[in-house]
Parts: sequence; C-alpha cells; structure tokens
Amino acid sequence: CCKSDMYGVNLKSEKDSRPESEENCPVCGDRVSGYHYGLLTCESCKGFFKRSVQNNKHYTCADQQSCPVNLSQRKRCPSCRFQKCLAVGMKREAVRADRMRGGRNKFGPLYRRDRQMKQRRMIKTEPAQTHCPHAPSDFHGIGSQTSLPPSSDASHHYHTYPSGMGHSSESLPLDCSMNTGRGLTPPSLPYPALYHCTFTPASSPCSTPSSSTAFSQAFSQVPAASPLATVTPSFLGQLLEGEQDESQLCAKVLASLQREQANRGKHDRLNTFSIMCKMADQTLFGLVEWARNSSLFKELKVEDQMVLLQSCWSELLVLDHLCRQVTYGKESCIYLVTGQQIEVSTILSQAGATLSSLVSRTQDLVSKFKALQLDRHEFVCLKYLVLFNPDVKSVQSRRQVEQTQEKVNRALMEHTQQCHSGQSDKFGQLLLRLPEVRSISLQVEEYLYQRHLLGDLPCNSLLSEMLYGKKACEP
DNA sequence: TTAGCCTTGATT
DNA sequence: AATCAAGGCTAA
Repeated sequence: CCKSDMYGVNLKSEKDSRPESEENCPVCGDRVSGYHYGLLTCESCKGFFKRSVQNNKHYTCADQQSCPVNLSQRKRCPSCRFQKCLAVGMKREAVRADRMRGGRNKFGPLYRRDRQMKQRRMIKTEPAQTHCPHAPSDFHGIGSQTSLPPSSDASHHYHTYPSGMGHSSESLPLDCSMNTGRGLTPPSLPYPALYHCTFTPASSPCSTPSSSTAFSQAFSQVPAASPLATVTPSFLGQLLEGEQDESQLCAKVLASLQREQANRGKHDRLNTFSIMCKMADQTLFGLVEWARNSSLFKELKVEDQMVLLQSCWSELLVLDHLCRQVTYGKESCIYLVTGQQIEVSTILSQAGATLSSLVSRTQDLVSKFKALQLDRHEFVCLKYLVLFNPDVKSVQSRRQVEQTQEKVNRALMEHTQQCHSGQSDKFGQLLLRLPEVRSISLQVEEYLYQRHLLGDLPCNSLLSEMLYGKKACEP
C-alpha cells in the first residue's frame, strides 16, 4: 500500500523514539516520572512541590514573578516555580497532612480518566483507505471517541506511542494544497489537568445553529462573569487577569471538534485544512470573548469594539499562535491549540509555496520571540496594542483608543525596563516585531481568501465571516 | 535545598 | 500479586 511513504514523513529520527511517554513535565520540561499531586510531572517538581506544601513555604520572587522555569533554571526562583506548579494544576490537597505513606488518594480516578483520554486520542479513527492524495482525509486522533468502530482492527494500532513502530497510516493523506503530513502526535496538554475541564455543557458558541451571524453571536454571548475576586494592584496584572486558561480553551476546542466529527458520517470526515479552520475559528471565538471581557475594551462603544475586532482579528490570531509556540512549542514543531504537534519540516515538505512561506515566516518570528524571552505580561500587552489601534478607519472614539494604546505601551515599556533590564531595549525589540506580525496576518487572510475562492473554507464560521467582512470593507 | 532512588500500602 | 502515587532518605 502506498500509504506508508508517499509523504515521506513517517519516522522521526532514531534518537527521537523514546521508550516512554512523550510527555514532559509541564512545570520545567524534564522527563515525567508519573502522576504526582494531580498531574504528570517530573520527579524533581514532585519533590519540590511536596517540600513546599509540607513545610508551608512562602517564597518571594526577587524579580517580577515571571521568571522562566525550565530544566536549567528551575532552581533559580522557587517562588516562580511554585507558582507555576499551582498554575499547571498541581494540587495542595494531594499532599497529605498526616504524612501517611503508600496507598491511593481520591485523585486515583482522575488519573485513570486522564490516561484514558490520552490513550483515546492516540488511537486513530480509521486506517487511511485512499491512495489518492486528492481525497479528503481523516484527522486521526480527533473525534476518535465517537468514530472508532467498536471492533475494528484500527483499535489495536495505537496502543503504543506513534513513532515507535513506524505506523505509516499515521501520516495524513491530505488534500494536495495543504499537506501537514505526519499524523499529529498525541496531545500533551500544556496544562495537563484535563480533568478540570471535562466537557463543558453543550452551550459553547460554536454549536449554535446560525440564525444570526457568527460575529453577532459572538457578541451577544453573555460575558463570562469576570473573576474579580483578586484585584491585582498593577495595571499589568489586571490585563493579565483576563487571559484565558489554555487548558480550558484546549478542552473547548477539542470538544467542539469532536462534536463536529460526531455529527458527520463515517465517510464525511473533515479534512485537515477544515480542522485547522475550525481550530482557528474556536480560537477566534476565545479571542473575541477575551476582548469583550476586558474592562478596557468594555469602555468603548460597541460599534468601535466591532470595528477594532474586525480589523485586528487575524493579528490577534497570529499573536496567540506565537504565544503558544513560545510557551509550549518544542523546537521544530508547531503546537496547536489542541495540544497536538506537527513537525515543521513535514509541513514545509508538503505545503504549497504560500503556506510554506507563511510557516517559515512565523517560525522565524517564534525564534525571535523565544530569543527575547517574552513573558506573559509582554504578550498580553502586544495583544492590547494590536487591539487598540487608533488608525483603524471609522473608529469613532479615536482619542480613547489612542489613550488606551498609549497606556498599554507605557506599561509595556516600564515592565520591560524593570523586569528585563538585562536586555537592553527589549521594549523596542518587541515593538519592532509588530510589523511582521501584521504582515503575516495579512498573508494569512490572503491565503484564507484564496482557499475560500476554491471553496475550501468551512462556511458559517466566525473565521469566514471576519474574512468576508474585511474583504467587503476593502476598496 | 535539590533530586534521584527507595519504601509503603490501598486499590486493582 | 501487581500497580503506582504517596512519603522518606540521602548524596551532592
């Protein structure tokens, strides 16, 4: 069968075929040694967390509470390390007050569910049946829950990790113009506390039948109750509070994709491009929600809100993508919002010119951002700077937008100077990247529009609506 | 203090 | 009996 090597992307290098779980510790990136205090972590973070809780430690960060926590620097700032432990979902309650040894705790079932989910996502749906690269493809790993034939031999294929046996069917046969090649590696959640976000009640925006437009729906959503419990003193802190939780977003997107696949027939699966569009669409929903919950944004007239979002949605998507790569992305892989990863080389070897160039440009930018060691504060600022763009035509309260942008700009400047005084002119470096973000986002729009003309774009999506809306406004 | 290895013991 | 996440121990 031709499916094995026709895309030439099946096996990773020898050295990559690790004998154990693919996952890395969400705190420091070290090798995981099992479930500890709520999720898969490495041995050292397990120990660190245990000591911290047992001895009731209260660390203080000597810097700005945004120190990098990784394998080489995890010892540097216990405060930020502990914060990150909590942030990724390690549970204090799992540390025993009575210090009793052995046995199991109440998290046992959680671990089991998590394992099941991970395994399910590794199981592919169906063996690739077509030899024709023109045929639409499955997206292995998504929707497997609902589409897995009960007693199909397919169910036996993926009990081990994918790279080991060279499962050729792992490579996705895709429509020619956008091959992403090799199957996605099983998602390792950035914040693997997936059990936190077991599926949301089916009220997510995407499932709404389209009586009105997606955009107005996104706008008519009742804004989520803002988590105002803790009020951070700093302006930057407030901006950061509005950030959505990546694991929740991930779960939401996965759930929506699974619903979508479930609603389709066995032979009517979404192809990879469509799935990417759906992911982008869901991410976009999240970004609109983010903006709308932001107190700064709420101060604007609704008309201005819509115009601004209409103008910068693709830039926000690009920034969001960049942030995800910088935070979770491994070298040479693209990290999707679902937690899945695609090898860049794979995409480059199979994508057309436009997409290749897009991916390369974006990866270049990722490297630059990584080199600059962007922290979360800075990313949020960039998002705000992009959102509050006073140059957008037909903004009514231009002055207000301008002032907000200046305020965020100042906050960003002060932050970079205070927190990263070592990096001279980090502030300037950050701002200098924005034109490239803009340019990439325009190229994305252009690319999507081309695909739309080819009829490839799923309709009734916020994504397509934004795209057409903007095209309609252009001269 | 850190982190790798060891012991424990309820659950499967 | 096997599993595996708790806590414990100890050299660096």
